Amino acid sequence: MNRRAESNHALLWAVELANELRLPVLCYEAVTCSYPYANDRLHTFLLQGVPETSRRMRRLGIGYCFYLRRTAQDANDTLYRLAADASAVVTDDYPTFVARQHNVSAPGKLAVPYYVVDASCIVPMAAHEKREYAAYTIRPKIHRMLPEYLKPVPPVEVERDYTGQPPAWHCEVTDENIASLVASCEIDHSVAPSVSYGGGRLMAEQHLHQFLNFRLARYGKERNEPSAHATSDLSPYLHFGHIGALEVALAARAHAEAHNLAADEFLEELIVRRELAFNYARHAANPVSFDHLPQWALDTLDRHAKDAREPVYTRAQFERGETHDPLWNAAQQELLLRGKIHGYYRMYWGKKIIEWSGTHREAFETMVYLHDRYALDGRDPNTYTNILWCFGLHDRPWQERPIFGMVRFMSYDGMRRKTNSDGYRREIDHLRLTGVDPFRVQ
DNA sequence: ATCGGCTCGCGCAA
DNA sequence: TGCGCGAAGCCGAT
Repeated sequence: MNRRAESNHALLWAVELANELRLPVLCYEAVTCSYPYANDRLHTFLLQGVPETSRRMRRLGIGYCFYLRRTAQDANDTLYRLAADASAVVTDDYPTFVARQHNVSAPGKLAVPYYVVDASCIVPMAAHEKREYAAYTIRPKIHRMLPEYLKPVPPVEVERDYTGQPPAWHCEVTDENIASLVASCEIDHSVAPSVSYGGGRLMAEQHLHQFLNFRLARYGKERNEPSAHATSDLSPYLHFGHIGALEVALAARAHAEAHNLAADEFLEELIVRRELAFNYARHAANPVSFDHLPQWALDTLDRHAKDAREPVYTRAQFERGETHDPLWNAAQQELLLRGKIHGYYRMYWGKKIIEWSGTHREAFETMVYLHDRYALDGRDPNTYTNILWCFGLHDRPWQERPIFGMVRFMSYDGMRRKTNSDGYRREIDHLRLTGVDPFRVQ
């Protein structure tokens, strides 16, 4: 999941192990056509990261090979074939989606040790023994441990360069052949690449620089205002591991100190709330379920299970953005076109799906489906936690009302009052009509 | 524009 | 055992 040569604890650990064993390191990356909702958008973003990762790994003396599994019939044993010639396999620990299952099933198929390293979090997931109840319970623990962990990852130094030839199945990905490689895969070609976000390390670094120089100072006050473009837009890059939370946190802190401004609100979201999400996913037997909602939320939702809903929309109506609410439709269009909804509007988006679905569980399924399929920042611990927050996870009870019970409600009037919703609608309409995002970072 | 009430449960101080 | 307070709420009073 952490697909980068920089600031990567898993890579550092692999190199240290290899140096101890007096062996070279080979970086292996792959994508199949069989993960859920495999489509042009997700494939393109992932493949756009490959050329730069490959260059930077090779520059470090680390071998690099990439396997593109185009059909379900192609061989699916490249990892095991590589491992047959290796002394150990090192990967990263990740608590959701395919990686979570793979890290359970892979070790049993290997004759060599299989190590998982926490390369996603700043304070390692393992530092928290139990599932935390809310942000306020994990916050003091994280702040207590931060001085120990908020430090740059030492540069990796391999003692033996990898000199072998890439395997016959290695796929050389270039900026020029990505479109044709994606077209050659047996995947869903109906979900087009994002109009706003290109994948890869260079794009991730561009977004970080844009954020530090033009947005961070406004983040505290304007992060909930989509037309202000005051957020980092880094979530797709963090999800695909093209950039790491640790290096982003260090860069934000350094920039804030150098320019005498506060990065507190940004660091709160990047560290405390993100790591609360990883803590939830790690300790949940099934993170994509209601199983771990707080009891007060389960009880209150249960008491309101049979409340009348009006209107009720089908999954297809939600998917096409065909509700009566122009703000909700705009948020859905942002998901369809950009592959990411502005953070504040995503909460509203989720709350309204609850309000306009036949049952709470159906609402949950719809939200998970739409994010798994369309969101570049989907399938991430953050995504599932954000969806479940709409049902009360990590939140507190509020005044009881229909359908939601004591789960927090969000209103159309509130969004109108608190944000420039007309500006947001205009921006998304422009995106839909022209297919061009004027805010795209080049 | 700002404030308290709504409501529950966790962590911490006593 | 009591108290403060919480991931982005709403509503009504001032």
